[in-house]
Amino acid sequence: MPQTARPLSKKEIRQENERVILEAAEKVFAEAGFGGATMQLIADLAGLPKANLHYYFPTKEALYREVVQKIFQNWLKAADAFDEAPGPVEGIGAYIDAKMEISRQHPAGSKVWASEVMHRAPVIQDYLETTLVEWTDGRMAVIQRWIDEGKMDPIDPRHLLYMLWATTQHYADFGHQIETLNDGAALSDAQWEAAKATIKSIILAGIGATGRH
Amino acid sequence: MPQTARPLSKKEIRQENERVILEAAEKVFAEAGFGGATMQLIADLAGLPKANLHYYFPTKEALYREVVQKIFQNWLKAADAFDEAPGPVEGIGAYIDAKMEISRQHPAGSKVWASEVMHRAPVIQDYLETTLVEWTDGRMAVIQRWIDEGKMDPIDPRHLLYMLWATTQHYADFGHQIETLNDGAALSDAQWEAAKATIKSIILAGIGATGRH
DNA sequence: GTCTATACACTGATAGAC
DNA sequence: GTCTATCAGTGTATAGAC
Repeated sequence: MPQTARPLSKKEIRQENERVILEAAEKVFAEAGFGGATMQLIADLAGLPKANLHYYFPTKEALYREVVQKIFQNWLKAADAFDEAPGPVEGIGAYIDAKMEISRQHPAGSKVWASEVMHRAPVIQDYLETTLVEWTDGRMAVIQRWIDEGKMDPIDPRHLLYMLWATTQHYADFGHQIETLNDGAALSDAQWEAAKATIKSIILAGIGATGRH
Repeated sequence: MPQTARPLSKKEIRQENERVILEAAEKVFAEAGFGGATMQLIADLAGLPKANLHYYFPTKEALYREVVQKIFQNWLKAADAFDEAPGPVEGIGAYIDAKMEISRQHPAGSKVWASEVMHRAPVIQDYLETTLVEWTDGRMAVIQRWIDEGKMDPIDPRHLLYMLWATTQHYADFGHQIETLNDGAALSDAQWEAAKATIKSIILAGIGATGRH
């Protein structure tokens, strides 16, 4: 066996192992919930002995907290499309596409987030009260501006945002139910496109932001 | 202390205790998840010793199964409004009202259902494959009929249904997030009405079922 | 039908050799 | 940095007196 690769430094070993553990933890927390997840399951999926997890993350809760924080960062990035858009058709349309893509690519993360919020956010309540509040206020202001400019009907911006979150995340959080109703098969490319198109069509027409009627 | 009331029969004791236990279990399962819930927590909330729970329900899983089944029955009843309606404005409008009312009155049940589905429905997969499939097919047929009769635009009925579920259940499942974004307070009567009105306005206009434009 | 005491399994976390 | 062995705590479930 040729020894071409340089042996990893301790720092690289740590980074790689932390990555592997976080990836496994996200899946296990998503499938079993915080209470149902065990360090043993995470260790098995990561291919490491259980004790090593405690070497990299002191407690189960610390590991969970890292997982949730990473997911929250991804959430916020999806909103970039929102701000630079000239109007709701482009802005909300791009936001729906971005959130649907996250639901498709990272369903586990979405489930962990949903579970955390459903259990009254014991770990990330501070994020909800600071970052999420600011983010929501900012996006509501953008929507209100579009309304004032006559680019869409006077819809309550807050409930419109909730509708966007609910609809897009549903495809991740309730993915199993959707698969069951699709004869047990995951949605195809075409079906994902149909979902995106239907959502955008209903919402954009529903807020009077398109000339469909 | 006057002994006016007749002592309860054994049958009545059983019925009453089962009711109290199921009510407590729904709350605890909703707040902690199946894995995070303990029989001790349920017993304390029900005001009974832990051992009594095992007398009425043999295992934790059997108790959980009862809880989920009861919730599913409630889900289905909300759809009655759907079938008897002459068109989408009445049918979908009433369905949104009914589902929002469930989210408000029984948020714990909604969370238990969401949690069960997120974890790949280990307990009620058979219900998904039979009852839910039939229910969904029936409702899709109703929507398709409305489309054929020209009462609404040709929207993909399946994704419209998912949108209705997602949007209405969001107010229960993510109620904690919504409260946090409402300065920590539960939604008032007026805010619930605003939510219902916004959702109905967007969706009914979005499917071309109202003359708002 | 009720309740105390307890058996038995499992989990998170740690100690200590390598 | 890795891994085996193990501890202390907790959970479900049951036995048996009342």
